[in-house]
Amino acid sequence: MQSEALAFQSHDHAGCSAEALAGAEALAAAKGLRLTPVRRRVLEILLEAHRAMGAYDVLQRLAAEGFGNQPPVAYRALEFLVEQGLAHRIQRLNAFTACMHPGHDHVPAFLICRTCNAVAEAPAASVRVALEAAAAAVGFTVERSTVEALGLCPACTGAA
Amino acid sequence: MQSEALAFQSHDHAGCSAEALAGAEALAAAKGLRLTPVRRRVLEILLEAHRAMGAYDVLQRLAAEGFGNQPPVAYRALEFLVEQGLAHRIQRLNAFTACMHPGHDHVPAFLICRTCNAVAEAPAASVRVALEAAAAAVGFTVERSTVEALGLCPACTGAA
DNA sequence: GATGTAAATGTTATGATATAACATGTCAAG
DNA sequence: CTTGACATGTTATATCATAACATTTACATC
Repeated sequence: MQSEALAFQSHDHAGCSAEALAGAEALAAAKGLRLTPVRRRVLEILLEAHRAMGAYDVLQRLAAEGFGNQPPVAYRALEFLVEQGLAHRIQRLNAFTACMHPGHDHVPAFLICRTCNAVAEAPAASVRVALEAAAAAVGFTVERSTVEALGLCPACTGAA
Repeated sequence: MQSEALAFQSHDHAGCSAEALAGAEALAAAKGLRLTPVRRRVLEILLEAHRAMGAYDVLQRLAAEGFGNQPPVAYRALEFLVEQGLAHRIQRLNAFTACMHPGHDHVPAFLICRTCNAVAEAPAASVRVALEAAAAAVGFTVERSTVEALGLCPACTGAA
C-alpha cells in the first residue's frame, strides 16, 4: 500500500488509482452497494485527477462523456461516494477528492498547499483523539469531524 | 472570564458580549486598526446573536440600520473581523461567529450541534499540536487550520 | 417473460453563497 | 486644502448547491 509519507511525492498514480478503485469495488460488493456507471466514473475522474475537484468540474467531464449535464447528476454521485467513504469533501475548497484508502476506517485530515493547491490526506488518528477529548470535556459528542490545514507542502516549502 | 466549559450552558450573554467587544477595541487600539462603524456593528451583531450567522443574515441586519445592502458590505466587514481574529468562519455552515476571546492567540475548534445548531468554541491546543505533528511527519507546514466537529451538544445528547 | 416497486438518473428551475470591478466618500498627513 | 490611502457603496455576475418532479433502470416476484 502507498505510504502516507509519499502523499506529496511523485508516485505511481495509475497504480494507486487502480488500487483505490479495486478497493471501492470490493467495498461495494461487500456492502451490497450499487457502484453504477455514473458513480464509478465520478470516482475514476477524481482518482485520475488526483487532486480536489469542484462539482462543476466533475460535471463537465461527465457531460462530455454522455452522462447528464445538470448539477444534481454530479452532486448525487459525489454525495454517494462521500457517504460510502470513497471520497471526501474539502470544505475549504468547496471541492472533492477520492479517498486514497477506502474501507480502512479512518479520520481524514487534509493538508492543502496554498501555493500548488495539492491536497494530501494525512493519518490523523491522534488529531481525532485530541478533538474528542476536548469535546468530551464540555459534554459534546462528536459524530463527524472536519480537519483541514492550509499551508505549504514539502516542495513549496523548499521553493520558498 | 467566561469558562470554556460553559460554552453550551446558559450564561450572561450581555456580559460576554461586552467583554468581547472591549477586547476587540483594545486590540484595534493596540494594533492601529480601524474598527469602523460597519465593522463594529457587524461584530456586535455576531455577539448579540451568539450563534453562527450567514453573511446574508448579517447583511439584512446592516441594511435595516442604514448601512449598504449589497453583499460586499457584509463580506468585507466579516473578512476584516476574521483576519483580525475577532470572528471565525465556520466552513461547514458557510457562516460566521464572533470570537469569544479575541487577542488570546488560540486555535479554534468548533463544536456544532446538528440538532439545535448551537456552535461552541472549544479549547483545542492539543488538537493543533496533533495536527502539526501529523503534518510535520510528511513535511507539510501548517499555517492555518480548520477544525470542526459535528455532533450533539450536552442538552441535545440528554434529550435524545 | 410480464409486472410491480424501489432506486437511480435526467431535467427544470431556483436558491444560496461569494467576488470582481469600479464609483464615491472619508480622513489624516503633508 | 490637496493628496493619497483606505473604506464604503453599487452594479453586475460568478460560483456553488438543492428542491421538485419526470423518466428510466434494475431486479424480485408472480
